[in-house]
Amino acid sequence: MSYLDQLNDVQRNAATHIDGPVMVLAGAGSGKTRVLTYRIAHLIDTGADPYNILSLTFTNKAAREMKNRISQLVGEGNSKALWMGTFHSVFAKILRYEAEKIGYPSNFTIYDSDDSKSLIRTIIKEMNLDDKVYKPQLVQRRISSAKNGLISGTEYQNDTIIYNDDLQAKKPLLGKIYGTYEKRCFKASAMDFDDLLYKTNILLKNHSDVLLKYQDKFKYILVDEFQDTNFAQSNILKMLAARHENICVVGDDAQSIYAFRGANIQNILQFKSLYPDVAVFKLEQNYRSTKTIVAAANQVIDNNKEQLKKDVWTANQDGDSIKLIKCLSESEEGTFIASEILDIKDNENASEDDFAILYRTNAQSRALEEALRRKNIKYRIYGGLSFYQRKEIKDLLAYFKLCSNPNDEEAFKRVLNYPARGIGKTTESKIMMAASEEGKSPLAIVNNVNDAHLPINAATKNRILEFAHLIKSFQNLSLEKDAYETAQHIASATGILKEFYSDRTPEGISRYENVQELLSAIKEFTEIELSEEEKGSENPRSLSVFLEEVSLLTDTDIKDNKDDESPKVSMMTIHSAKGLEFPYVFIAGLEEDLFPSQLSVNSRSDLEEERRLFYVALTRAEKKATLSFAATRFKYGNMQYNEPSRFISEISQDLIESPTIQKIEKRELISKKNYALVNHAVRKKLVKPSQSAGSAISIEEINQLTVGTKVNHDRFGKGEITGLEGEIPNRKATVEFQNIGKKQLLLKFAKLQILK
DNA sequence: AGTATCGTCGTTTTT
DNA sequence: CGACGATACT
Repeated sequence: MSYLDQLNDVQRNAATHIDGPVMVLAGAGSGKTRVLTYRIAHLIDTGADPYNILSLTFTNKAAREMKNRISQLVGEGNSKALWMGTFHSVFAKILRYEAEKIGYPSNFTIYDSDDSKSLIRTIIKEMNLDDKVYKPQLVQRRISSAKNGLISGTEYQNDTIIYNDDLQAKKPLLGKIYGTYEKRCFKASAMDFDDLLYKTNILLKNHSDVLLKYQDKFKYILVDEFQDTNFAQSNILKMLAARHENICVVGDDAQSIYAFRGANIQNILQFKSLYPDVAVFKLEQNYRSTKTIVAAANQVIDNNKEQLKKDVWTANQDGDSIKLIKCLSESEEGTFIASEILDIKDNENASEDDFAILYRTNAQSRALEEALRRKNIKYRIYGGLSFYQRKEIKDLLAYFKLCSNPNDEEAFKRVLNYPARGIGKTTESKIMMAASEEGKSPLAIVNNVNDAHLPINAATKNRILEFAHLIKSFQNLSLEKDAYETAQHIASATGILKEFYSDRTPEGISRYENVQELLSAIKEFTEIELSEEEKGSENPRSLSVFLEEVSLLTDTDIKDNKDDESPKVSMMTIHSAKGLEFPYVFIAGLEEDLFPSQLSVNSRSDLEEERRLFYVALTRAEKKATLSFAATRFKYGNMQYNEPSRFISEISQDLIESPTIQKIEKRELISKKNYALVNHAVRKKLVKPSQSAGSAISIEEINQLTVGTKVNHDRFGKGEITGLEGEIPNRKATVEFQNIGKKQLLLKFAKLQILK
């Protein structure tokens, strides 16, 4: 078969070893997606029914791309029958189908993390707890990790170890909050993201008939990015695969960067003990990067203790050295990166699309953006606020959700007084109180506001009735009409469209555009051809069905703005760069306390995760990686002085090229103030000397220098000081070098060593 | 009920 | 610094 010839030996063996458990350890850029897609194609070619194949990814984008590639190999008819999607979307689909088994309606809504945080906030308030002690975000994290660890609210409350932990943290009521949160979600017929995995576990564990059904259905299971699975996910896999044990997991422990979110690296490290007869394949040939980049990445990751040893190598060219740029400030870092981009673009005939600037935190993007704007370089920022998290979108979606699930409490609260219709906070809390007392949904209270004996005046009651009628009319419409008609009607009948249309401020215009974009996405949805399955159902293009599809989409799933397809530099956090590759990659902000993050330096495992993150960043680069750090940076409005990241010194010097001193002295934007700041930075280094090789000499050492002192310089070699002038921090030395003659050096930058 | 000002907080985030 | 939520006004 021709397509198998496109694989190397290991890849082919991994793709064609069909029976029994398989683990593919795939180094960065080693073609793991290729193996997965060809494996699926091969399965189908050798007689497997696509309907029996389950392939799980972590992003919708990855699933879509893989599906496309497979349909090119085996035809669209075959690829359509595959179950291919994210963990969350596949199990949401199963949960909708089996919902009643666990007491949920099949039209349950999915709470995103804002929704669930808001519910947690309400609960904390209702319990009269101090939200300084019970910070909603912390509570949310706690609940999330409990669910990921498959611990229910009741189990949490009955577990003495957990309780003592919480007691010691002076938060004994966390379990109570979790329990209440669980009940409230259930009452609202809502599941949060974690529930999609948690409830699937419950479903499969408590209903052996259901488990058997899916075990038989999914004869072949494939999992991408296995290193990022958490306990809830690996447990589902374990249950589903128990019957046929045809499970193939692909991953790279060196690229596990989501442990902070519950991903458990042990899943991949201990896969072998779970399936003793597993066939392990190591993909070690990198097809993406130069030898230099591969070598540097290997050196870095070698510092991690906890890893499965791999020997990643490449047949590619040596390529350029890794460039290291030392900057005075974040703005200078931006400027330098911008001019470097222009340089490379001219010299190597590259387009903006070939560049990526990666950083540890989103906050770093601002200074970089400004620099690119100043030099008129087009860029695109990934991440930040996602489309579906925007207020205007969430507001409109809340109307949709309320139509499809009248129990949805968060959606109700969102739309009750939006757009403003004179139903304020006080009235809202009266309604919510009544709902919880009578055990009804808030919408049910509103529908019968005349019967409920609420202390609400007549005028407000009328406004509430009007609201109730409005929602009722939307609900009726959504049953008959398709999603687009319903949505269009809701957007205009509520006045939301008009409100944004008449707002001519830039924000208003952008909101209007966003709403239009949502509407056109809905239009697109209604125009998708019906599948066989859907032809039987009542209103297959209803708003409810749209919601089911959309609630698990994220920003990267939305197509780019079609109006502007000009090439752009990509800017994003390293986390969101996983799985991507670019010819030229800049990694900015390589400073201690930023990368590695300050919160990681006290634990070895956290630090190792940061290192893996750096490994991911480096291995995104095909041709050239450029690292930079800034000696000073604004943090929370204060100037901070930084030492270079320890990760820089983990790359051997012969792979790194630092800019020449002359180039540094020619730099733009160096003010006297900046010099003073660097002086501080140098002083700080004195207290805690940096291990990084090739750093400038300390002030103490500068003071020791006299005419006649013998020195060594990284690039210029050995020499003798013949003159000294200027005061610290701008003290300069004239050095007579043996090979190249006289040079003037600014001592705070010069990488001099004093020779005895 | 809607707005102005104050205070607090601050990693990463495929879903 | 700057986003967002809570509180205090009008």
